[in-house]
Amino acid sequence: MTVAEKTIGCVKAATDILGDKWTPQLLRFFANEESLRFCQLQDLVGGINPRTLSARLTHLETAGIIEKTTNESSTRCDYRLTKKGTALLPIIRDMERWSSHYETV
Amino acid sequence: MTVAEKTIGCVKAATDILGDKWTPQLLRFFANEESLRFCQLQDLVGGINPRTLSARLTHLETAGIIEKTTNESSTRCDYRLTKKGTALLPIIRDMERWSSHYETV
DNA sequence: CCGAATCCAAAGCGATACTG
DNA sequence: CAGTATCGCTTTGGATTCGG
Repeated sequence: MTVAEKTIGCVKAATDILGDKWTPQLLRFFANEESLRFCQLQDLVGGINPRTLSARLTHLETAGIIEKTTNESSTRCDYRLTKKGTALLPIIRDMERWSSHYETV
Repeated sequence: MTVAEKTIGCVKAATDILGDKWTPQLLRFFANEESLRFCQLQDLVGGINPRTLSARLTHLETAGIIEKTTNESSTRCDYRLTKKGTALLPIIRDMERWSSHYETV
């Protein structure tokens, strides 16, 4: 495996997450709220359908970016960022900075 | 437009670029070589078909991330990063760092 | 050498309805 | 509340061929 190929694989791990539609937005909401539930995310994002939201959360949980806490005494469950997920926030902010600086929106 | 929606749009501008397959790799090669031709990129990436490579280059050029220089005296043309494109490299490197730190590859 | 044109398979995503 | 099931459209990207 060449250095270039190894580099490629590393980029891919991040873009696999950040390249998905809705995912950067979802992570931003966790930055503010710390703990969120399914329907809260649904309301915050506005327009995402449950099928897609479920897929995103599963993906993020599998990747170790968020963790799910099911409350025994109710049907509620909370999602919150892991350390790995929190470490992703500065990158998202840099992407925003880059966009707002160069993009003429 | 809410603050959240504006934020979303800003992230989108960056993920529209970095979320595309092959694109982060392509940009990394420009970081090393400064100026590259179509067939060079084809060889470096290895496995990308001309249709897709062409689409990526067009997208990047339209977004102002690379610029194309057609040499009059031949059929060759060079692609190189703009300042906007160069400003994207640190973000890609951060993504690599994040991946290699948290990912158990 | 640098692509554009065509064709096709696979994946992504939304709308809606339904379940524990 | 927290999802899953089904369906079908739209987009993406690969294979291949051809032209300037």
